[in-house]
Amino acid sequence: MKKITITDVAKHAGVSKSTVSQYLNERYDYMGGETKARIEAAIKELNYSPNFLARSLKQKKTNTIGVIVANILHVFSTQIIRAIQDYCSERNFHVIACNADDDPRKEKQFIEMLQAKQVDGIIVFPTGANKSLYQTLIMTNYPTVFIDRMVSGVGIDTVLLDNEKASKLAIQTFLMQGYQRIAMISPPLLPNITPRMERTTGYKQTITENGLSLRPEYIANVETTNVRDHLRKMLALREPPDAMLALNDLVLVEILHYMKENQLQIPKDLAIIGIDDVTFASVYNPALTTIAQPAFAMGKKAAELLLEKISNITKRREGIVYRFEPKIMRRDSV
Amino acid sequence: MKKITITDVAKHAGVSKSTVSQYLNERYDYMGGETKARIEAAIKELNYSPNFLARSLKQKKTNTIGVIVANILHVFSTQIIRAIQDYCSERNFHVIACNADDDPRKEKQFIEMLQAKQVDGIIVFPTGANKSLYQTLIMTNYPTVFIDRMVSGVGIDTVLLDNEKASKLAIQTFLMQGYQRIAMISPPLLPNITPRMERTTGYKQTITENGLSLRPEYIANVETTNVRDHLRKMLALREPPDAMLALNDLVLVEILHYMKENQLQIPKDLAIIGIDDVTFASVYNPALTTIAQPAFAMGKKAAELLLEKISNITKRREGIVYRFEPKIMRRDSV
DNA sequence: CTGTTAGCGCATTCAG
DNA sequence: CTGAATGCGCTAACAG
Repeated sequence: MKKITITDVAKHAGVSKSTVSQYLNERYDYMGGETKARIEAAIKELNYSPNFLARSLKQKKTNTIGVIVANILHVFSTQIIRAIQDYCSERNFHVIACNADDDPRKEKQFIEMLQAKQVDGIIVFPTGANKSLYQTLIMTNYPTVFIDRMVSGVGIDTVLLDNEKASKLAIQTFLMQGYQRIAMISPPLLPNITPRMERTTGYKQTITENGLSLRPEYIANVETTNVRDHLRKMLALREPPDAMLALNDLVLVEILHYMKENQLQIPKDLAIIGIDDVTFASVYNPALTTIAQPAFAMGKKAAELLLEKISNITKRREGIVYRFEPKIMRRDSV
Repeated sequence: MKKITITDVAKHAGVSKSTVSQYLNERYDYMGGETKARIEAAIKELNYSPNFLARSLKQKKTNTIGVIVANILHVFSTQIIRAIQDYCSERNFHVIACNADDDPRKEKQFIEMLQAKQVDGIIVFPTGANKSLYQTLIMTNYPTVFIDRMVSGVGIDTVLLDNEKASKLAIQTFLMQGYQRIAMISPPLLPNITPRMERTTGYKQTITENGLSLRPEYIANVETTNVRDHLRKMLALREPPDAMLALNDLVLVEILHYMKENQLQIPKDLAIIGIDDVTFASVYNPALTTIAQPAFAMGKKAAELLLEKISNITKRREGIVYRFEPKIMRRDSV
């Protein structure tokens, strides 16, 4: 079955290609009503649908955006993708999602690939390690918005959580409940992955602000696979922590595993708050107190910004940072 | 900053476009080593990258596939998407994921949209309600593979779980542990959504095969929002069930909610098995026994089939059904 | 070994 | 109101 083109339709309707083209683009200003009907009929009869590729090539617009997440394993990433997809879908944009796996090389490849595909813009969770590439994006005025992670010195609009506040909310909650020996476990601290840095800062700040002393032994930065080990060590201290902040969902799950394996009670043996509102938080036993990121709102905002950049050829000032407020979901783990 | 094209490169290198094109396609069979170097230099200097769109238009191949899931809310859908993406990514294919939201109209729109975009093929969780569209796909020999749901009378390759076996495994497990009053809760039974039908069949069959009588009051087909209500009714029966099969992840979560709200013990008050291996199954208290679908293998298989169809122009016989074995994850909820 | 010539399917002037 | 001509960026014969 041969693919039918605009030429076929034109022939079938007895008009010229350009007339059909005008019809397709709804510019029937001066088109004969009868002509219109004939074209309509021909299209239906031939079951014709225009080739977006050809159109895109000509119009230099693909109605597609790319999103590159740093690590798809986080709930947050998947929530963001969904939000973006929903928003774009309503506006007739398609999205191609890519997972950079926290690898700057992959990130670079994806960005280049997406550009080669002529996507109209990209939303990225930047690894932070491709500064010169980011510079090129901004120099060429390529519609881009960053999300989740802050890249300093590159003026690209960025949608972020107020990460310090996230930690602050958690610590304050612990304090209000009388916990004083508050620890935190984070994935490894890398300068480019700003959420962890900021959350750690928030933790430290809130601890000291409240007149508690900062104990280095209460802070762990470890790979997910080593979380349980470190937790064991912490709990074996002479003064073990009585409360624990899990810096993200993956860490939280590991902590829960450890608690379960060792038949420890939450919050009796250890109170827990996790940043990221995991799906099972409210059904868990006990229900988990979490700090939720407004992922849907953030994804929507990023998409909004991007589509706006895409349609407004006029370059507005860039580099604005949008901070979103975390929200504490009080449940029973503290 | 003007987009630079192959023409610019050719000019810059002092050769013709076609020579550059040949270089790009690695057909330097008889190309002068010096020419090659000049082109290479020009490309680097101009920071040129080819426009995939134009190439695709000419080659009638976009290196992109579409996947349409029926309902993105199920873990299974997201797992499948990931598996497909991973597989395709390695083979330089991109994937555009769409969520039909269980709406046949959306499904139709997406299929048409993706075809207009000239994607090389599609993988779909069929709603089942667009038979004539499916027929067209097969008639036009458009690379397509179905997954999760069976559509009868349409000869398209399909990747499925052995759903009857899934229920069977669950029921047998209950029986082995001495449970006799085994109920099940399913989302509404719709003829097109075959997994539910098959799982229900599996349930009924296994119950009767084991000499138990089928009690209609132990079978509920309800919207997610009504699961808790129905569960309440079941547990208020004179002979309430002592074991419960949750037909999918969404139902399972509702059941867990109810148990928690009413401070009921699992498995003491009600033993539970869920189909779909939710992420938190092993950390839950108690750890949840589930029937896992080999989502990764299934997604990979679907992608394999599709890419094979795409490369083999030769149409092989179609309509093969690939059944995958569910696996019981024995934990502590039964 | 390299350049010329045609399109791919569509949109856009610009004359009729 | 309509059609012929042109080009988007690239590939693919086919001659030189």
